[in-house]
Amino acid sequence: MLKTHACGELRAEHATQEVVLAGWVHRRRDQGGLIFIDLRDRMGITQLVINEETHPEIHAAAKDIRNEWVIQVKGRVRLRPEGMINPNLPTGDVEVEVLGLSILNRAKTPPFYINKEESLDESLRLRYRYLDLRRERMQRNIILRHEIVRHIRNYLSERRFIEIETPILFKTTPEGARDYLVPSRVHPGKFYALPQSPQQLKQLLMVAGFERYFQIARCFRDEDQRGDRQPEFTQLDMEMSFVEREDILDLVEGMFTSIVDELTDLELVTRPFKRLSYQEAMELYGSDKPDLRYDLHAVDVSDIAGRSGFSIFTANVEAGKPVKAMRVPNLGAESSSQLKKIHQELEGLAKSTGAKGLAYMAIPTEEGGEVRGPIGKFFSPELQVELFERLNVQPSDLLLFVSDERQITYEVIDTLRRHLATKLNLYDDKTVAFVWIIDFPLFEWNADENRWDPSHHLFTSPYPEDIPLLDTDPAAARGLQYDLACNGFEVAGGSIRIHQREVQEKIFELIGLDVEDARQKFGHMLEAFEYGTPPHGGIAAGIDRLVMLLAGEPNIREVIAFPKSQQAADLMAGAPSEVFPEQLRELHINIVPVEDKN
RNA sequence: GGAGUCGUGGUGUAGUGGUUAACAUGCUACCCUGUCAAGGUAGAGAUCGCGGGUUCGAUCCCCGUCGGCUCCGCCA
Repeated sequence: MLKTHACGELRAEHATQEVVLAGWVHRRRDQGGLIFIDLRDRMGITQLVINEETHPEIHAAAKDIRNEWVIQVKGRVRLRPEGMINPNLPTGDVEVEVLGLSILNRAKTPPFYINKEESLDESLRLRYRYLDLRRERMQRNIILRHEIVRHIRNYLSERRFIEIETPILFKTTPEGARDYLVPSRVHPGKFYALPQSPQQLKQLLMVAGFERYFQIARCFRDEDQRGDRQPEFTQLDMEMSFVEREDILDLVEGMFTSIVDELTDLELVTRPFKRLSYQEAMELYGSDKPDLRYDLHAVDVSDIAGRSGFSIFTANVEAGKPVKAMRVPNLGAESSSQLKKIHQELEGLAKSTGAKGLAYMAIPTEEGGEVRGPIGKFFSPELQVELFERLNVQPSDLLLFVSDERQITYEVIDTLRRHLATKLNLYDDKTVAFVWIIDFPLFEWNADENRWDPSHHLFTSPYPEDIPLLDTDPAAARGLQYDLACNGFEVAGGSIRIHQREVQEKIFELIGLDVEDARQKFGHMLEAFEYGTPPHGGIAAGIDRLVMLLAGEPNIREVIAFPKSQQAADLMAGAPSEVFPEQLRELHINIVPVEDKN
């Protein structure tokens, strides 16, 4: 090794020891006869001191050193003089008196600061990702990611899980996201597909008798980017045999709880994790991945509003549309002009989400005060009492009312919650809130295709007691499906799978797959299931999203070493790129020019 | 596929239909023996993303284009 110690591990107890350090020059402070260098490696920073009087040759060489040069020093650790201790540095009690210096490599001046946190143009960061990754924030994130993954591997290995790799070159599936395709040289005109997830393979591993499988699996989806979506991402993929839903929820809950407790300084606000049915989540929060770090929620007041004199509400209730109210603490105390502005802002938001309007009432600060807002007068005193009791109204509350098609109502509630939480600073950044969403409907009606679509995937088992509903009322059938949401993001999802052939065939029928189609697309699965399939179920968790949330980052790119830009490009390497005609010929591919827009 | 937004010395920002294009930092040189976001002095560094248009004149206004980002669609 070119060093005996890491920068960052030296402490007072190392004083008088002779050490060899190597790393990057983080910063240089030239005082003339005395040069200080902050030497950085992955573990931290140590101050080097070079004295012209005692070591003139070293001092002369150090004059030329610049930021980000790679150097190695031999030196003696010593306590800093009285009053020179730097309390901001873990190594601040000591410094290294340099007795020998060797320049391992020079460096060009970097295109941006390594030693300073500053907002940066994203394309610059991506272009010079290897430099971006040198920055402390990125090092911290990538190391945290490693620790989380290692923790997961240990946790599951201790519980008799086996890590098994599955192919990256696999078969296209018509369902789900767009596939990334890989042309076959050996089979002209045929393509592999990169897996969107190892879903089928992990179920086959259960058929194979491994009973407990996991994988840190790379997955690929050729869809457009978002802040929490990359074209390739990593899932913790798991599957277990002879389990029930509870077993999987318990396992994952234990794992994630220990990750938060042992690897972060964050506080879990839902311990144990909260559980909501899909229905409850939608009614309360308008979302199947609600952020429960804060308590804002909607209450159905359709019955009360339907008896008011406000014609929009009464007409909507008549038409079967809900009226939902949300109680926002303190905003009701604002001045009338301020209130008007707030309402305008929130109504604008509601309208952009598809609502026609947003009604409000401001609850007085004092007992016996006047309720403000244009719709108050449509509620009789008795009706107001009933309404306020339902909402558990407190002085100075602002009540917001949404009424529209059910789906729009949900979306507006979700939008308002997210907006108000940020605006009013309703949550603590140092907290995480996990919530299980369970009891999803097994199907969603696809009006375009006039058939049922599986809301999770087509191997999801119905509730055993809901199986009869498949014949009578498919919409009411609940799936043994579960999602895990964290701080408003979906971080995991899975289900207990169907292991009975009759049930599987029933599902195929409902989603409009005849036996022939099913054979064509899933023949290998169906065939496998005929050879003794254990009851099984599993879950897949988004590692990138989880790390993003635990690192307190706003974007998934911050926890991926080499992410792609919004247009799915690697700005550093320049991928995707053109290829040589010879390569295309081998793959039996012709490029069709993009049609001119004009 | 669509909407929005950003693009000005290396970096981060300011700015205006006519300017010597400003500030901070970085960079270069020199001074400096207790600094730690060191300090001081001097200096270099910008076809204002690219193309076209309007105009006597465009970094600024308009159109297009490229790139980044955010969002909608999409993401079983």
